[in-house]
Amino acid sequence: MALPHAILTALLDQELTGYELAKQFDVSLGFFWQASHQQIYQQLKSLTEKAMISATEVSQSGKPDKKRYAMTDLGRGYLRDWVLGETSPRKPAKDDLLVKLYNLDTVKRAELASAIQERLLEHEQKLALYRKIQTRGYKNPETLGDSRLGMYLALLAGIHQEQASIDWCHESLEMLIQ
Amino acid sequence: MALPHAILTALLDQELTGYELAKQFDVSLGFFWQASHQQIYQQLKSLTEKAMISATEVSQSGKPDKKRYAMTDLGRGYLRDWVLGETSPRKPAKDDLLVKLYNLDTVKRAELASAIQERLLEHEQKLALYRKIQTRGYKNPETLGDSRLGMYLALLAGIHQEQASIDWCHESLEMLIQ
DNA sequence: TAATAATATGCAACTAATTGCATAAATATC
DNA sequence: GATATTTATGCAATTAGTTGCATATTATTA
Repeated sequence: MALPHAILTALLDQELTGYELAKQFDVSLGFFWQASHQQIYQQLKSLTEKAMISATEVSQSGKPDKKRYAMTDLGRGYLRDWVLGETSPRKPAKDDLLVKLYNLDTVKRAELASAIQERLLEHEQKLALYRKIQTRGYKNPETLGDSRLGMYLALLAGIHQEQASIDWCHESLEMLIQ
Repeated sequence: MALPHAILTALLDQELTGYELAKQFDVSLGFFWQASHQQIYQQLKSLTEKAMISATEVSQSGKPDKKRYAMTDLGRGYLRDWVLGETSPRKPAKDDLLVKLYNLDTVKRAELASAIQERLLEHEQKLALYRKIQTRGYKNPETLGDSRLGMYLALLAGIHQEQASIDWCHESLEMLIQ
């Protein structure tokens, strides 16, 4: 399970509140690891108890206090060990749509085709977003420093995956409709 | 959550025992939806209580009885409704390796490169398996009946995904090592 | 000015999934 | 003959993740 590691990773080079983390998880790192705000708050609590991170309460007038989290040395070491340790083989994403395809003989082809059509739009939007980030944020990929190169490679992974999904959608729609 | 639906799907055209189901989930459907045998036994119990499936005990001399599960009409209707209902947008697969890449500046490039190398092997093996299934089982994809066409399209999805992952691995390794 | 969204955190209850163990016979391998 | 693997199922405990709710202020939009 890598949620704690993903949270620690987000805290590597910046202190964040739970709320900010939850937003971070909607972009960037969140493209490859999703978590709801409840999960994040729960993990922050648990990581604090384990002394992997430390919280500084920032009192605000009126509003509830916010807690700013920073990684501790313990957390830094723990994260590093994890990075150097075994990487678990990637499990294929669980996908409703593929399970539904196995039921093709019980429904009309057009019905699954329209589900694929919807998927196609989602993937196209995701790809467009990734491309935008790529052209705006990474002008010279060959000369990136380590930190940004890592992010860039993750972004590239997203681009490849989305493009593959788009290609598959087109091919499938053709076979379903022909 | 589609595990019950995946199980029902596997029972669409054949009766199976929990053990056989668990094995099915290691091939075919299992490429797109993984579940451990404990999860499967638990779901079978729960689906039986909901009358979606029915169990026939097959007593065996010596060995513990096995239970052969078959879909009920209720289950068939339930599955069909699910297939026709909204398909949830695909969440990107949670991937340790991509989170680790964000830590590139804390470890040596070569260390993450070798993790990618391992991944590459896994994807190549998966792709080889899919290709084998494709050439052995689907000689004339254009003329497939509905039931097999659905499976074929799912297989195609797997092929596209694995190929994309392989391409990404090569590209990343080049950028990491150059 | 009223309604909505954004900021900011959290509890409680539930469902899903994993981990570890346990049983027990048949078959295959060394 | 001993050991390992396959067949076959399941409990119990724990961890992970979701859903629904609750609070309370500020900023924005209609």
